[in-house]
Amino acid sequence: MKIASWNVNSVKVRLPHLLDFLTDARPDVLCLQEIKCLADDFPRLEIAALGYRVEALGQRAYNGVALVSREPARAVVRGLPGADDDDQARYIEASFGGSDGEECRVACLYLPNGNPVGTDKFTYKLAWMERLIDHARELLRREIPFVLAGDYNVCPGDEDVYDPLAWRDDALCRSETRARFRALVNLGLTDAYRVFHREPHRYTFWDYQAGRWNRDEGLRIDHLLLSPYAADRIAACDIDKTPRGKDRASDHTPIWCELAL
DNA sequence: ATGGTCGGTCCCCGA
Repeated sequence: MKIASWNVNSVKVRLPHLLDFLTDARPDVLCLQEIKCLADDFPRLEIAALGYRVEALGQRAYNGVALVSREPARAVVRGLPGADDDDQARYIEASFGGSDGEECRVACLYLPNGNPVGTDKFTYKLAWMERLIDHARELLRREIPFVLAGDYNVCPGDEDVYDPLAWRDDALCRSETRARFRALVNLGLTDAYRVFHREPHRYTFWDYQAGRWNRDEGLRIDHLLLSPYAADRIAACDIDKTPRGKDRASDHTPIWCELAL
C-alpha cells in the first residue's frame, strides 16, 4: 500500500499538478492539506476520472484536508478528537484495506503553523500537538497499523532546516515545538523518511520568496509517522521533488511511503 | 536593493 502526503496550497489552483501526481505516482491513499475550499467545492469529477474517491473536511479560504484513495474510506473521523470548540479544518482519518486484506488506518493532518511565537497562535499549536499525542496514544491501544501523515509545521532537528540559526525562534523550530514532536515519536512511532535517508538537508517545503527553491533552501516539515505494526512493513519512503519544480507549484512537495500491507 | 511570493478573499490576512 502506497501512502502519500502533500500540502497543495489550494486544490483548485493545483488540480493539474494533482492529476499528474495521481497518474505518475499511483498512490493508494493521498493525504492533502490546505485544500482551501469547502468539501462540496472539491473537484471530485476530475479525480474520479482517474479512479479515485475523495473524503474531505473543508473550510472556506483557509486550511482544509482530504483523503484521496482508490478504495473507499471506511470509518471516517473528521476533526482531531479532544476539543469540540475547534472549528479549524485540520484533521481527517479513515481506514483502508490492503491487497492482502489487511487494514491500515491513515490520518491526514495539517498542524497549525503557530507563528508568531508569543501569541495565541503558538498556544493553539502546542495545544493541538498535545491533543495529537493523546489521540496517537488511543490509536496505539488498538494495536493496528496506522500512519499519521501530513504537514506537521515542525522541523524535528537543525539538520532539517537550511539555516537553523535564522529559524531558531520560529514556531516551526522552537524547543517547545520540537519537544512535543519528540514526545509523539517517543510513544513508539517511526519517522518513515529517516528509516531510509540519513543525510541532512532534505526538504519538503521551500518558501515562495527569495528564490528558496532554486537555491534548495527549504525545510523538512511534512512527515509520515508510522505505528509499530506499520513500521514493521515499511518497504520504501521518499520525497518526490518533481511537483515543486513545475510552473505554479505548491510551496510543498509530496512525501510517500510503501507498506507491505 | 529596508524588498522579495503566493492564494483567497469583507480591499488585507495567513503562510
